[in-house]
Amino acid sequence: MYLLNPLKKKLENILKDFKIVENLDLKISNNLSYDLQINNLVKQQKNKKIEEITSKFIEEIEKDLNISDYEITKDYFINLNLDLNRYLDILENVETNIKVKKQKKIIIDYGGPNIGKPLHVGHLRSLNIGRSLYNINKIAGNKIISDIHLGDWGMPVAQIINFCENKGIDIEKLETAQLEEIYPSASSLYKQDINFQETAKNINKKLNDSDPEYLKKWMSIKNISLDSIKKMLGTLNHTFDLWLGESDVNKIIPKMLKDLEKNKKISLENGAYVSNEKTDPKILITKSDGSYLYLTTDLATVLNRLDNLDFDAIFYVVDKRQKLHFEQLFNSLDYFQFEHKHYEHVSFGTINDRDGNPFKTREGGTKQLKELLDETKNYINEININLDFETVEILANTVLTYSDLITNRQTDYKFDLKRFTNISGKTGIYVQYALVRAKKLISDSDFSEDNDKIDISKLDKQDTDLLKALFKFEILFKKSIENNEPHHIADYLYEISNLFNAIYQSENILNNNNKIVRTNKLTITNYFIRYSLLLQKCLGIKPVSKM
RNA sequence: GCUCUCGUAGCUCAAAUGGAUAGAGCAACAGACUUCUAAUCUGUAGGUUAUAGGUUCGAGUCCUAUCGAGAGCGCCA
Repeated sequence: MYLLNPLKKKLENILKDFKIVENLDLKISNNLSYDLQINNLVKQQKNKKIEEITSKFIEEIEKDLNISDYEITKDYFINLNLDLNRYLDILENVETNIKVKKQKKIIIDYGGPNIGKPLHVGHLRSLNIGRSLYNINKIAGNKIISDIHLGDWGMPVAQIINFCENKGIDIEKLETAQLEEIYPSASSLYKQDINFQETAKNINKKLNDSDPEYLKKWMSIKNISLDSIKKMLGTLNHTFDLWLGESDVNKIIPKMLKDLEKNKKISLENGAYVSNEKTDPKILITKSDGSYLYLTTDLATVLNRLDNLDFDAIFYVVDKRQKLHFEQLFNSLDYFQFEHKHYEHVSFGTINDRDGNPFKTREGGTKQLKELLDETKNYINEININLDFETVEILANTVLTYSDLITNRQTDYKFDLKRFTNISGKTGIYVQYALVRAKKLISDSDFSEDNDKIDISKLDKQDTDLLKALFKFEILFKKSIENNEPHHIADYLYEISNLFNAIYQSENILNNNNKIVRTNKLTITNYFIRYSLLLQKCLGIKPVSKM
C-alpha cells in the first residue's frame, strides 16, 4: 500500500534484525473497528524476543503520522486505523499510485474464435476476462498486446471446404448465414463418414503444404467469416491489437520441426513426430500424415512471437478443460529450450444454463452469443420501456460482462438472465444505476472540484464508510492484477456503489442547509464517480449517462 | 482404468494464498417513498465449511481416507 510503504519497509527491517525474513503481512482488518491488520507477529508468539520485537514495532507505528490509532491483541495481532486527513490526499492521486514499479510487456492470447462458426456462449468468458486483464494491466502501466489468435486452420476449415466441394457449393459466393449452417453439418458428417474423413484430411494436408488452390478457398471462407466475427465483436465492444491466427505460422512450422529433429528433441513414430521428453502421456507434435495439430501451431506461434514481438509474458485466456494442452505446451517450450518467458494459462470454468447444464439452444445446438445478447436486451426493455436503443445496448453489454466477471474465473457458473438483470443485488444494472444517480446529483449542484474540500469534523459514519472503502482500491486492484482475477474488482465496485446509495438514500443532499455537510457529501459523491468510472474501465464496462 | 478439479447459508457466489467471531447477493420476514432517478435504503433470520482422521499456537484453505459431482486422457481445436 502506497501510503504505508515507508512503515512497511521499517517494520520489515525490524523483522530482519531478528532474523525473520518475510514480507510484511498487511491486510484489510477482520476487526470492524480497524482499517488494517498486520499478522507477522502472531506466529512469533513462541519467540523469546517477541516483547522486544513488539516494542520496536510500536515505536515505529507511533511515529507514523498516517496511523491515527492502533491496538495489539494478546495474540499479537496488530490493528491499525488510518488518519483520514492523510489519506484524502492519497485518494486524489489513485491513478498514479497504482502504477507498477517495473513495467512488464504482456501478450494476451484469447485462444480465439474459430472461423466458420458464429461466436457462441463459450467465447464470452475469454473475451470478458481477457479485456478486463488488458484494461487492468494498461491502467497499471504495463505494456500490453492483445492477440485474438483466431482458430483459422486445421480440420474445421478442411471439413467446411470438403463439404462445399461435395455439395457443389460455390465457396466464393458463400453468405455468412449459409457458412454458419455448414460447419455443424460438415462436422457431424466427418464423425460418421469414413470417406468424408479421408478427403477432409487430405485437404487439411494440402493446406499445410500451401496448395494454392485450397489456400484460395480457405482465404475466401476466412474473409466471409471474419467479417461477421468482427461485427459481432464490435457490438460487444471488443477490439484487438493483433488479429493473427493459426494460419499465420504455417510457413515457419517445417523449419521448426526440422530444427527440433536435428536437436534430437522430437522423433518420428509411425509417421508422426513425438516429443522425446519422457512424459505420460507422450506429447504428440504432428499427426502421422505429417499434418499439424493444435500443439504444432501453438508452439510455432510462440516462436513467431519471440521473433517479432518484445514481451515478458504470455497469458492464455482459455477454458480450463484445455489444461493438459497447456501443460504440454509449456513443458515442451521448456524442453525444446525456447527462450524462457513467463507463460501462463489463465484458465476459466464453463458457463452453464440456470439448471447447471451446458448452455444450449432450445433445439439442442450451441447457444450463439448474438441470441444471448438479444434476449438480454429484450429483458431490459421489459423492465424499462422508456430506454433508448443505445442505453439498452450498453446495459445489455454491462449485464453480460459484469455477471461474467463477478464470479471467480475458475468457477463453473450458472447464467441466469433473470438474476443477472435483477434491479437490486450484485448486478451490472445496479452499479450503473448508482453511477447515474451520482452524476445527476453533481450536475444538478453547484459543486466545483477545484474549490470544494472535505471537512473531516463534519463527516458522519456513512461518509467515512465510503471514504474508507475507496481507500481499499489499491489493495483490490493489486490482488486482481497479481492473480489475474477481475472478480475482486467487480465485487468491490458493488461494495462502493452500495455505500454510495446508502448515503444518497438517507437524506436529501442538495436541500441540506448546512453548507459544510452538503459540500462534504458532494465531494464524496465526486470521489465515488471517479472510482466507479475507473473500476468500470477495469472491467470493460461502458458507463451509461441515463437510465 | 489413469489423471486433475470441485463440495461453504434454502439458492447463486466470496473468503487477500495458513490468521481473530467464515462474508456478500438473491429469496424470506419487518420497516422507510408529496424522492437530488425507490431500478433505492434500513433491519431480522439463516453455518458442525460433504464426512472421518491428521499436521500446529491457529485449517474452508495443507496431508490421508471415504462419499458425492464434474472435467481431461497421442493423431479435434
